[in-house]
Amino acid sequence: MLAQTTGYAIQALGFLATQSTPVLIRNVAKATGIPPSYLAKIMHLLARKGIVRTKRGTRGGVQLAPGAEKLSFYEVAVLMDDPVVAMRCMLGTEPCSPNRNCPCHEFWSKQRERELAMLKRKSIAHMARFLKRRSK
Amino acid sequence: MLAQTTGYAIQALGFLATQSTPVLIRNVAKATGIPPSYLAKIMHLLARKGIVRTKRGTRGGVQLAPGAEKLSFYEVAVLMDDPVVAMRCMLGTEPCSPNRNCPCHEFWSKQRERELAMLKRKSIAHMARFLKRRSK
DNA sequence: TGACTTGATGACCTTGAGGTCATCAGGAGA
DNA sequence: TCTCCTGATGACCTCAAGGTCATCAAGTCA
Repeated sequence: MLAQTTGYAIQALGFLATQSTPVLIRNVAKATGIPPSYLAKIMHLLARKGIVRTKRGTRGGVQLAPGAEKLSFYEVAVLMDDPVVAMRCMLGTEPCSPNRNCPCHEFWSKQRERELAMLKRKSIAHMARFLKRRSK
Repeated sequence: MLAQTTGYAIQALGFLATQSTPVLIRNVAKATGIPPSYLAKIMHLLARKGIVRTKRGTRGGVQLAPGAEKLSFYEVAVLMDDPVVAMRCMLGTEPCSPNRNCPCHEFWSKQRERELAMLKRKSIAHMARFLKRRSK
């Protein structure tokens, strides 16, 4: 499970990838259903990381930075400091280890591997294609 | 991922399943590394659900209710109101649906299925055997 | 230049999980 | 009965995630 904030970021970036001109944050919010003020915060963060370009004033908005559509969900999660990136055990917050282990350890390792692989496989471009198909 | 509290419950129940006489909550806490005051709360909750029996006063303690070692991790999670039981989407807190969907939906459904199957397969008795093996 | 539009920024709020603590109440035994 | 041991109970604390809001600052354009 990704943090909700990471999910928001991926959705917003995916939407921006379907647009070729700057879009107002409030319009991104409308299109995705993300709370506008909160989205503004997320966009600002992504701007500082160089993922989006922002422009203030009339005819301003946010736009995907060139090449950013190649970013994987995993890379976005890392940028957002998503806890999904950290190694944890199924029965708690600490990671399993040879000395502190749990009966689900083996299963959970495989499960996590699959999840991370998927996050690395999917990109903003995938998200954009998905949104385009859906809007048809 | 189970909530930490559910993990605590499973560990504590597993430990109790290795014992044949009542154990003081503080000793369960010592054996499992769970914060004693918090464990007292969890034990109280499990007692109200009929999973453990408690006894106050000298030579008191908590003890697994007969048959409780057959409980699956899943059933414990349900008793603890663990959010793992709820259907959610990978990109947020709402569930995916035919109209509100996401590009990870198919993957995530399978992933969740595997997780729930595992939680239903493993029982307190498994946990107990695991703890016994480890303490050797 | 001045008005307007829009993102930037930081203070603050809300909620739930996890956790502590003081106090109450029931059971055992001298 | 009195005392001590132990779980029961509820008030409270802490922290992080998610979210709101007021205000500031940078662009655009008449």
